[in-house]
Amino acid sequence: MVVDASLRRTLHKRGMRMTPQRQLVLDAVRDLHHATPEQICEHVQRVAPAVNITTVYRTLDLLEGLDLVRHTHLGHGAPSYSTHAHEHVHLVCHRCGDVTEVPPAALTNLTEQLGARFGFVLDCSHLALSGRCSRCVEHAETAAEVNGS
Amino acid sequence: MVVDASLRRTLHKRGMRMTPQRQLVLDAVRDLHHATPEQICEHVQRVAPAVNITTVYRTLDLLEGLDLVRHTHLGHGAPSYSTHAHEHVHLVCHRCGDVTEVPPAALTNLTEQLGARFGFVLDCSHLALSGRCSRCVEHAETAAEVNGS
DNA sequence: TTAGGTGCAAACTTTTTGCCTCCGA
DNA sequence: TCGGAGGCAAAAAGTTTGCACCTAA
Repeated sequence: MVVDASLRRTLHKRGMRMTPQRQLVLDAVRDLHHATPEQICEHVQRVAPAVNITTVYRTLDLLEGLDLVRHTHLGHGAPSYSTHAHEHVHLVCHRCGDVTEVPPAALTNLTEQLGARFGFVLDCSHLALSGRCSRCVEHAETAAEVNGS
Repeated sequence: MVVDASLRRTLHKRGMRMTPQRQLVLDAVRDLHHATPEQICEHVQRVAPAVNITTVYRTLDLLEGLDLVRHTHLGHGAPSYSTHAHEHVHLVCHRCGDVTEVPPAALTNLTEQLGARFGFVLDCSHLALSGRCSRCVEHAETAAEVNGS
């Protein structure tokens, strides 16, 4: 997807090789928007059935090292990979596991503070915030008294 | 730790039984501050060597359902369990996996916004924010041009 | 007494490693 | 050509399940 030559250059710059698998995995991450390694593998295998899940893991590691993709742990299970292009914040409910996507605009304040005070560059493009969704808040009252005592 | 009777009451209220294992696991989570199931198990086994890792998993699930503990995925590996009492925000570096703890004060703005606009109750007591730590920011420049093109 | 809870072993899922072959530069 | 990369199989890490026995209520 447009960037083929760029991936090749980036790899060569570090003495690494361009391979069809690496392009396919990168394309899959771009196409799928936060997908698990297994989903990425399935997607790649539609075009190249011989590609192994091991290669997908190794390539995702590599691409993450090159800062071309990243991963976030949304719910319990497998991590979720995406590119910088896919911008939003995830609100993950502790209790029911529900994930809501919201625009990253609300974070500009926080980003500035963390940068100024800790030198930490917050990744607003793919952030997971944990808490409790509106539905589950209503169920929380019963247990609250235990913590309060 | 003080709350023994409270745990028993909470369990009985739901037709569940109080057991030494449940108290030990809850105490371990309180003592250890964000520990993995395996670490919790080891801690419990110092006092009660026969307690099985299976029981730890089952009990953590149970206690989370009772809203007495919670878990967060910090880095790659195992989840990290803690209680509400342990208040801080984790800054997790995407690149090197480093985790910095900062006070949750910076989040008051964000908490209000998310509550007002989405009904989402952000859990400030044990939040993981992903991004890049100050050291790794310096290494990022080399790859940046690829994304920019 | 008796149903819920535990321990143990085995299965399962997800990820990593070793090793040999293959192929990109 | 030749060392990095991929495929395959096995191992490791993390978690869940089945079942018989035990114990809190």
